[in-house]
Amino acid sequence: MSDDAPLSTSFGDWQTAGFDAGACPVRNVLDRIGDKWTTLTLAALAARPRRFSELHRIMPDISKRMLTQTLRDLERDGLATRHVFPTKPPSVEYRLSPLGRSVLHPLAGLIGWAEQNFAAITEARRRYDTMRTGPPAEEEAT
Amino acid sequence: MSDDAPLSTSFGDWQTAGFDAGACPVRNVLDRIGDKWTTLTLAALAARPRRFSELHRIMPDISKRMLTQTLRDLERDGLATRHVFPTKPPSVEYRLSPLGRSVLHPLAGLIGWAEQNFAAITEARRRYDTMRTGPPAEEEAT
DNA sequence: CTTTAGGGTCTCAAATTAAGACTAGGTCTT
DNA sequence: AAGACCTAGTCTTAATTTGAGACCCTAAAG
Repeated sequence: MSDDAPLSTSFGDWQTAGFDAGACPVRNVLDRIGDKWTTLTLAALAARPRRFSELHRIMPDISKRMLTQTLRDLERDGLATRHVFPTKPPSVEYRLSPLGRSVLHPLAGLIGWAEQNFAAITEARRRYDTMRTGPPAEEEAT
Repeated sequence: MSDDAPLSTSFGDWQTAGFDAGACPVRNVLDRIGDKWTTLTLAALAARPRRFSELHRIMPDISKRMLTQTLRDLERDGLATRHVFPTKPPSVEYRLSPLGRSVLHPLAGLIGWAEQNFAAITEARRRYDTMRTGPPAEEEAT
């Protein structure tokens, strides 16, 4: 299930079925996965369960508000579970559910792609930006 | 490279390297891929090249502004190319570059996961929401 | 008594996205 | 010939999201 044909096919089916959010599992699910912080949070939970503050330390540039919300969404979707320990300053641990762990694999594929093609993308960006601001003397001679 | 061990490893490395956007290929790339419309657009271009309006018809709920921007970003990143045909009302065709096609495969993995687990996620959401609003007669009898 | 820690919530401001009017040039209709 | 319409965008103006950081409560530490 990794050739090119089945690939086109699945994209084809998807489109045929309609892209309507709500009606569409893919959009529905990808909207969450593709969320700015969700992937990062999943990755942070991949190795082991983590507490709220710990997650915040790992991802310093997420606001508590968004971290809370991301975690809630993960919990709501059944990808993570929340465990409260009634210690003195109560601590809360988040851990991936089996469902949550199952998304790690496809996600890793994407991450691998990102790592492998980062250079190409960076170069493409550089070229594009250069072309937009750089070629003051390079139009085709009309 | 699809077991669980290497998987955890890659996530581990990623985190060790730091999650800083900019410094981090993964965040850098995933921020774009994970963008609300990028995945959809890639999928729309997977089968064949498409014109602007055609894309807009396929994804009716994207604004022209965002479609334009998504397409520009794709072009900038070298994932798609833009071809202008000087027909009467000029038409513009977008097509995936080889790099763009290469992302389809990992993306398909995620899409497959979404399709397979949509039911489980929906059910988890239902449970979660029920638990939050539903148990009006279920507190412990004080 | 003040500070620190943990896990959040809340408010306000900044940034992003959606909706849709408007453009330019040419064709089609009447 | 006047007016309507097409494509591919751009621009302006809302509405929605996100970010930054103050603030809450409890209990131990200093």
